[in-house]
Amino acid sequence: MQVVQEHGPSRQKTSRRETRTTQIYEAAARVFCEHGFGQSSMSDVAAAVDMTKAGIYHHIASKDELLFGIMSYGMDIFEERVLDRVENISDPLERLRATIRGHLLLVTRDRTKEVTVVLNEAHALHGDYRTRINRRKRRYVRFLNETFRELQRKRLIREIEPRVATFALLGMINWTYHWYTANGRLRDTEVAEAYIDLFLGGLLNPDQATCSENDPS
Amino acid sequence: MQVVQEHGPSRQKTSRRETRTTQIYEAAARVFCEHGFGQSSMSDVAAAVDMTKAGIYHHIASKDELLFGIMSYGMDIFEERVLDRVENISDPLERLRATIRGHLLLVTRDRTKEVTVVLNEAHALHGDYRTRINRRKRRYVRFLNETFRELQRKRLIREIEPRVATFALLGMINWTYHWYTANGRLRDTEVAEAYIDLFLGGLLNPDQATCSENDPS
DNA sequence: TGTATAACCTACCGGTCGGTCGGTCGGTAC
DNA sequence: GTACCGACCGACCGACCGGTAGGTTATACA
Repeated sequence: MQVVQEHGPSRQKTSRRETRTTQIYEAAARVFCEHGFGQSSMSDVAAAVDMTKAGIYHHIASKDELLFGIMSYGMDIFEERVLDRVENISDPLERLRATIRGHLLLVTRDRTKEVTVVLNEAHALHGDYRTRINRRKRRYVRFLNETFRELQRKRLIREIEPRVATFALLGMINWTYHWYTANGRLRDTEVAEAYIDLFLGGLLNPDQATCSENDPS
Repeated sequence: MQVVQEHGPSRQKTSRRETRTTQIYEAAARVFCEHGFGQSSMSDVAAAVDMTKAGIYHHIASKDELLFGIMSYGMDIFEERVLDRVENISDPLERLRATIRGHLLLVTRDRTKEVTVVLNEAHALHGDYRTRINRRKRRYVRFLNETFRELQRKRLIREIEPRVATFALLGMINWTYHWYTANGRLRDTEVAEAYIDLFLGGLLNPDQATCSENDPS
């Protein structure tokens, strides 16, 4: 008979205290992140928490639910550490800068493999689980879209389809987990500021590019 | 005894003619792309080519080699359709624009799932296979780095760590397979031009940023 | 001291996995 | 005709998968 968990991954916010379940999430996130969800067995996960497979099944209901739990946990972290903190910055430009900074630093700080799993294993979720994670992702997309629309109303940014700007930004930031290593030459804070400058100001030299030689027709 | 293949994925360039093996690559790429490498069985792949599992093992040696074959095939396509064509454009700015355009259109055109597999299943490769694919990827990274360095020497772009610019660009482009759908409102050619403008010129309104008396209240 | 319960274990289950074996079938060269 | 070929298949293998049954231990409280 399966133990009923009073704090399953179905609740909205995971409390951040270090329960055995969150230990399993973190270890499993590391395993899934390194080898992929499909290539990782539950025994691998168990070994990573130094338990037996049956032991971890005392805390989780299935492999799928474990993945969903990790992703919910990752979304919790993202929302509480980034989205909730920037959402009500009134100046839209400063809001955007803070978002880029916060989001990027979350991805580069390597403790939060859960966030990486959210990005990398989206196709492994099915049915209701997938729907629920997508809903939370969409909240962030909508927030970015809305910020770009506001910047556009105030004529602070050029004319651009907000959705294109949103996904360009998400791509820049989310992709960093493919290449950034904490022990390299670059500091993640430097990357954050460089991304802010690049995304807002563009690559071209501002001294040189006073008038764009963009010729239509 | 395994059949020795004279045209295994070990050769540098896959010929583009439609052999049974390339049919398997394309079908398997679709399957892996949709469900992930680890979650797809060889029976799934076989069903997608309308053969039996034993049948496809006549053409490939193992599941791992199949993945490597797909990735090599994907890299072949990328190199012959993008990299080889832009590499010797002498004007570095035009070279960059052509690269963004070519790379993005390759990702959005949905026939080439192999390219997506290269992006998404990198962690599933091991040992020598991984090394060889990474070497080919690195050629592209080096090409972009070098282009940015050249643009910097000619003072056409601002001061920025070339590696940061490279990975920001790769992120923007490669991420599109997560969200772009061909039957949506946006044309991929429009996205390409928007990305070029965004990456080169930045998000900020050039009217606003340079001369503020241009305000059309 | 008794006992309820969460937390874990060993041992095992049915099923599926990647992969193989022996063989069939339609060419085609002589 | 017959000898040989690549392409392909049905049936099967051992290993391992996700998951469970049932027992053991540590702790909490009466």
